[in-house]
Amino acid sequence: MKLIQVYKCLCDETRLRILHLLSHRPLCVCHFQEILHAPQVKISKHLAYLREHALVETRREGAWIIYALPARPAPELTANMKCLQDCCREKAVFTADLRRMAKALANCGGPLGDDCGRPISGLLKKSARRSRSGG
Amino acid sequence: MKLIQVYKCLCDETRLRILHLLSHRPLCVCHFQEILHAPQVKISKHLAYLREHALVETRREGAWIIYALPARPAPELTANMKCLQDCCREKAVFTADLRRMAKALANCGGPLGDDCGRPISGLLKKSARRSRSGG
DNA sequence: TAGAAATATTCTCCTTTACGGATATACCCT
DNA sequence: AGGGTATATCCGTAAAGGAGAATATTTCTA
Repeated sequence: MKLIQVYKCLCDETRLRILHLLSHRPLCVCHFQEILHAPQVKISKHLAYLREHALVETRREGAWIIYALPARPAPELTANMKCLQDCCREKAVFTADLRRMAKALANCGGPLGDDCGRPISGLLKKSARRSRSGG
Repeated sequence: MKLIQVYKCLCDETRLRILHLLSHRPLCVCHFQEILHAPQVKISKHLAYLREHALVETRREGAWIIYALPARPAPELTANMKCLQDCCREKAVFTADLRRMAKALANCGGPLGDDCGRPISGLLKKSARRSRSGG
């Protein structure tokens, strides 16, 4: 993997926030829309960019597409994600994202409940998922 | 300091190589030209970019302008420079740069002899500096 | 003061990138 | 099959970034 392509991916704020979130757990597109308050096309295109450059992997789960960091990440990526986590710890933008992530997962009936081994408390049925579009 | 601006500086190969060199010691423009085999305007503009974003500092020494990492770098910069060094250790491009750096300093009569506390062996008089343009 | 060397800036051209609207595709449910 | 939801892609536009030629600026030296 080229080091440059890692940095190219990190040098946009939206992608930086996406990767920071993914360094904590896999998420699907609708979560990013909600957490980052950004339109679908914007999120989708940045995720495509990250996937083209091999910084994220996808897996389909019914109608949802789940984005995650690579299962076997290159050393450059591992090092930089570690560095990113360290740098983000005190930055308001990123800590707020984490808070919104927890909230989004709690309100969501999507397929991520047991995705990374820890069940989401307050997981709702799919039929109740529409509450998201109202908040 | 904004984390984004660090990554924006790191996402160009020329700047990446410049910063990697500077993580080892201060250098002046003519050294970058020689080490990176790049025209003066290219080096100068990338250095200006880095300075605008506070990733490097300059100091004039006669006709030379010496570039160095900030004396008191932001934590984001420190972390990323450390990460960069780790990532570069095995990459041929960067190790070759270090070799050319040692050679360039040995051939150079510029002001960097005692700049970072370790004298350059083979330091020549200024009057002999022109030998650089021949090799 | 003239000239040479080191470095910076201006100008122009070209590529990449970010954005959002509209639309297409894939999947689920009935 | 048809409708709804999640996601991706196509389009045009605007801005940023990178390259290099020419030129300007600063400094040293004679």
